[in-house]
Amino acid sequence: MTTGNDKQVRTDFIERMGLVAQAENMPRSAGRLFALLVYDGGAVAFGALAEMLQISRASVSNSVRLLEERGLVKRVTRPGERQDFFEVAPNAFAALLAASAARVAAARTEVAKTLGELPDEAQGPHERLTEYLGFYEAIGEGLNIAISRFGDRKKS
Amino acid sequence: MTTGNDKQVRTDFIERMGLVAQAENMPRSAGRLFALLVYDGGAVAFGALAEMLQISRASVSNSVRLLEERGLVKRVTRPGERQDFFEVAPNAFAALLAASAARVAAARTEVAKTLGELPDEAQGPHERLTEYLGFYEAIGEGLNIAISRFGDRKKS
DNA sequence: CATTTCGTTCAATATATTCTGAACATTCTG
DNA sequence: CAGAATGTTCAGAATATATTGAACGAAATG
Repeated sequence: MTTGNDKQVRTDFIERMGLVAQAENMPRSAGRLFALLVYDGGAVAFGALAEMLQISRASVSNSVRLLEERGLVKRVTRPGERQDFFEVAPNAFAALLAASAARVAAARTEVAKTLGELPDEAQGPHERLTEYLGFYEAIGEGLNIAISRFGDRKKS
Repeated sequence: MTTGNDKQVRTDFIERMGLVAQAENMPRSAGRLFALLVYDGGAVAFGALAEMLQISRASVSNSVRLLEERGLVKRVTRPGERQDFFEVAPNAFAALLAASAARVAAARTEVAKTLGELPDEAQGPHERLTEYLGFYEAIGEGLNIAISRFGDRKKS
């Protein structure tokens, strides 16, 4: 589909992904930044990010720190270049999956903790919390399967 | 573990789940309300929810509406009783999984939409967005597996 | 039928989050 | 070494979200 205005497609993608990120508990500008890196590929300079996304350099600094912490973005430098450059981390999507799995595991642990503290006579709560635990186990297993399948997909 | 203060265990569980809900893009009080229903089992009166959770009735109204919309809670009435009662929906955990899957599908659609709009010469972006799409497909499949497995678990 | 109970809605408040500009330390440049 | 460029931090502004009290309509009560 060669409509000509490919810049618009890029901008739309970046904005959409900003909203998706927001729906997944991540600041919108971090999502936009990540989307930009995915779309453009390669390493983008710190200053260029601020300019293209029209956000302050402070915001770039915070966003890239967040994305680095989550293993989604990698900071690289170049000989002769003073600025920091950023690119999508090699295993970014796997990291995204791993982060989801970790959140589920944390929730699972909370339920398990309560189950352990439950007095013996609380049969009803015990039964219901066990089902709750099963829910988190199911979702955790599903994510693990997704992780392995995604790994396979890349190789093929 | 019969420590005696089982009320404390219940309160802790409710508060913990409030935080878990918050981490999953749901208002804290909705999470607490749901946790209370899971823990106690059976149907709880509107007024009792406000009192036990120490929140306003307006907040109960908003929370139960949200939880009803997501299929997590069911409103029931009782002959002779004027208040509404609320209980965990029969398939609440399945609904929770379905909601996750729907969110993933929505994100997937956004990426797919961009892929469709991409100009032919944009080979690089096409390649990278395809990988992105694969990520959402993997997570979607994982959730579907979780859904079917969770169904199985209940039957056994 | 006046009064109470019940649940919802709405505007305002409270709270949490995100973003920014300014100040800063560090490193490079000429 | 003076000045510019770079990235970070922090306090405050801007924004978004959640919670509340008050007003309201509907339904039951006595």
